[in-house]
Amino acid sequence: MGIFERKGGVTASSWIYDTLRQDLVNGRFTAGEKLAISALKERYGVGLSPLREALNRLAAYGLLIQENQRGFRVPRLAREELGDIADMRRELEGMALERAIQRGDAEWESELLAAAHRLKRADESPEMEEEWERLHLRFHRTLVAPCGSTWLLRFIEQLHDQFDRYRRLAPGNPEVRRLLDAQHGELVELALARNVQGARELMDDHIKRSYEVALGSFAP
Amino acid sequence: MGIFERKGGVTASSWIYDTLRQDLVNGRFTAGEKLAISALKERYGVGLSPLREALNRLAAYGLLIQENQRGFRVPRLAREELGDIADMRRELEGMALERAIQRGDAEWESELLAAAHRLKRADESPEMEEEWERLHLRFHRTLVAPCGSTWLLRFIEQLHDQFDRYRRLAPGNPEVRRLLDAQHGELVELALARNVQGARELMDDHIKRSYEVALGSFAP
DNA sequence: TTTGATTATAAAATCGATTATTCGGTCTAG
DNA sequence: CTAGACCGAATAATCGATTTTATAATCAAA
Repeated sequence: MGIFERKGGVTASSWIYDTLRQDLVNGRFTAGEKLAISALKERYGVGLSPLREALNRLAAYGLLIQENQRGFRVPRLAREELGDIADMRRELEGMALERAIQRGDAEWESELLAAAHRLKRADESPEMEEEWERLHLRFHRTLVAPCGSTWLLRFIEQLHDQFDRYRRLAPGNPEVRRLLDAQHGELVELALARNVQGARELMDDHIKRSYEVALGSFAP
Repeated sequence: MGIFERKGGVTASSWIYDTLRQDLVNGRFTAGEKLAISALKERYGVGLSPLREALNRLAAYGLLIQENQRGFRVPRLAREELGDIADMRRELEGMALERAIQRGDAEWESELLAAAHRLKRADESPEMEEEWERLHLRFHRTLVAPCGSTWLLRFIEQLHDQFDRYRRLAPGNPEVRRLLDAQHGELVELALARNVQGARELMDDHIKRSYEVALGSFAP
């Protein structure tokens, strides 16, 4: 097994980090909630040290608020912040998409088509929410992957997590959903046609509409 | 006492985090080095738990590399990455500066003038490197502060730390230094004149030249 | 010599227990 | 009443020791 297993195994710390990250993004904690560390310890069956290390990482990543001497809290949701996140997504993903279109090679085109196809298939089977989310994230990641900037990709990833925290709380809207799904296909077409201008505009619109959906997380 | 002290006191964890962050940015560790945790424990006189929590945070922040089961290492320096960081700084700080100029109020103008003045004074006394660095960071922070996006500010802060890790290793160049110092003053003028276009261009140039200085960290 | 297995050593990760701090209620002086 | 002092329970932070895993050093076989 020489070549494989080059990435270290999962530690308790990395496992609980990944798990908590997902649970936070998927809204399994209520916004503003104060995390009872010993309760988490029970709930996930991990020790204090790996748990605290994970919480520290999540705070540095922006999915938790850390207050010295008084533990960790789930950040509140705020319209203003959602707007900020969506704005930043438009700016950064637009930038990344432009660069990706200019630099993406044939292999990228193939992967993009594949990712879009997998997503489309998942669109059609409304069960398997979880799987759809995975493929959706992967599609958007593939789209900007060859932009050439690791920092840009890192920021985009972070913003996606923040954005999804809102979006996943919002009620679904089948009509808008269909439109957004269609846009995925159009994005691929524009990318393959190397139409920078068109792709950027569409991406901008795509995020704007997603933002309006995500606003639904502030239901009265 | 009531109103003040609203932020929790410093914990061992937060102290060692701040300290390590500075030491990393200031190049007190050699790039690529593997951190011996127990050695750090001795060197800084802290316990394992707070130390590990700080290391986890720094890894999430991007100032350390964490590899499961084999600890933490200081990221290597790479020309390509410095280029990426500088590019991102140009993009994001340009964006932030534009917004700041559009949204900054009279109070901002005052603080900007003050920050620039303090920095200029520090320029003139070449001793006190540390103080200059502090004021320099603060000036750039003030410049973009009212941009209206917390995420943008957050990313910029992160990029500054990354950038400075390179710059502080590079040999100083008094001539370029004087030019860069002069640009600080010009940036203030353009900002106060609400000259978005001019300010963005100057900021772009400012970062480009700083980048060339920072390239000196790759001495033969 | 190499290669691969084997063990000894060092280091990372984790646990269980201890210490320090906050939080909420209660009391007292003004 | 109300602001502040005080106390006890709850919880965050930290320590010291243990367990697990990687690293290196050693040796045997090809």
